[in-house]
Amino acid sequence: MKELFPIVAADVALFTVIDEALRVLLLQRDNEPQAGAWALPGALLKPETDLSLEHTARRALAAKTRVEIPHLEQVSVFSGPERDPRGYSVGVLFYALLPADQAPAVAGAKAADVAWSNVAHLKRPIAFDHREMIALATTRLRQKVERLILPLHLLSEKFTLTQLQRVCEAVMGTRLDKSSFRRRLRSEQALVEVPGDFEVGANRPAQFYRAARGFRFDIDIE
Amino acid sequence: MKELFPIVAADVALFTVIDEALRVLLLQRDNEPQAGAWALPGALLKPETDLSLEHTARRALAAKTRVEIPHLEQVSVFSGPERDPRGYSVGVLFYALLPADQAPAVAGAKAADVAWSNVAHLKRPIAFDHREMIALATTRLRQKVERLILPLHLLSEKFTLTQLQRVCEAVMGTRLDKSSFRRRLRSEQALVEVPGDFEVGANRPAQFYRAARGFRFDIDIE
DNA sequence: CATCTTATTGACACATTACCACTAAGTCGC
DNA sequence: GCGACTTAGTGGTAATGTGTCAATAAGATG
Repeated sequence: MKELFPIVAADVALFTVIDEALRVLLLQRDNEPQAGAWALPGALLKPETDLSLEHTARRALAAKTRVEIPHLEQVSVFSGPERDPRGYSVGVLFYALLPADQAPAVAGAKAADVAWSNVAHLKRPIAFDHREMIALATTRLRQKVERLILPLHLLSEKFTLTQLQRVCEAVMGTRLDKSSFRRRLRSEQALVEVPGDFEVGANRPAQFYRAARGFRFDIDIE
Repeated sequence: MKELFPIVAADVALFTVIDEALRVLLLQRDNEPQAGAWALPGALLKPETDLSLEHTARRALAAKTRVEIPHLEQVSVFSGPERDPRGYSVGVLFYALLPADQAPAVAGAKAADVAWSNVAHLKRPIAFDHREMIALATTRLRQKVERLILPLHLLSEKFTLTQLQRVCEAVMGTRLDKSSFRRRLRSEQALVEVPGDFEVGANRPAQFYRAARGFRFDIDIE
């Protein structure tokens, strides 16, 4: 049955890196349609309260997440009469990045219906067109990192260069050369050392870095 | 006054190159709100007939244009309660490319309310948030060309390398070096010669080229 | 035929990158 | 204490890509 007004919703691909693999947050659906299948967190636009669709997306995350509001970026719009059996729907896709150390707070021990699923091989059944959404969001994120726009939002405030490299490798799905990686970082001037602050372990300590002032991940609105 | 359902519309920044300048199609509004101001062509989503918002965008173009359906690409979504005085609105922005030789068919002699406006200095008063839309669409297009994704849709099927370079220069707003430009083209293998076909003029003839089979401008959906 | 204009190719310095090797600084086991 | 081990961080060289400028090619024009 066709509706006069479309359903307008925001969906969010929330990424993090766990075990050196890029993962996306999925929720198992309780209700029909597609009960049992896994979907991205999403929310319907509430015109009375949402100042924009980004606001809607934040609300969708807040409903299932106890963490700081993460970095959000718009990816694309999916629309059509057949996407959702409930009627014509317009879904605005965002992606967001969550530092790995905050990931456990989201998918808590009890929550059997919450999963950080490895993007490289999504084994769970995916609801609606969310598999395509995840693929597109992943591609978009990769393009950013390719263009040397560092996914610092996947790390905590302080991090070592090796940690940053591992995160970039997880996003890209390939290994990167240490020497080249660091040379490019130097020329970018995007990072600054945290003087006297080292990560200690069973080997040589590693210098901590943080984002230089004025760092922006969303470089294309100019 | 807040509405229960948002207005959902598609707007299109239709680009072409005239006089070696990147230009965008603007229409002067007849009706309130913002009567007299210039706006991008747009259309409201009709759930009964539009298979997707891209469909809506094509319809918006068809209403004011007599030309072949051009290449369309999604840019971004603009949303909020204040964008349009008629109520909460969700506007999906597309951009499209039109070969320069088809541009006259759009802005015909009679049409005083249709203009190909130079993107570098938009002097006309722009309606709503369409100035921001034009800026974002332009940036997106430039990023593509920067990444060596050739805007072949701005040219007719056959073209010379100099014509292609002029078009890229118009998009980027800078001059490009002939030698470097051609070297990059060679390594890309995106073009093939049209054997024995030359543009003749008051000087040395120029080889015509066309897109190689498998050419795609929309490289990021992968 | 000399001249003018644009097309097309070439040469070279310079910057960037991939790839591999090296040194540095800590812990661990003995 | 000392050598083995592990990871951090730096260098070096060959290959590749780029910016700049110049040279040559192929027409029209007078």
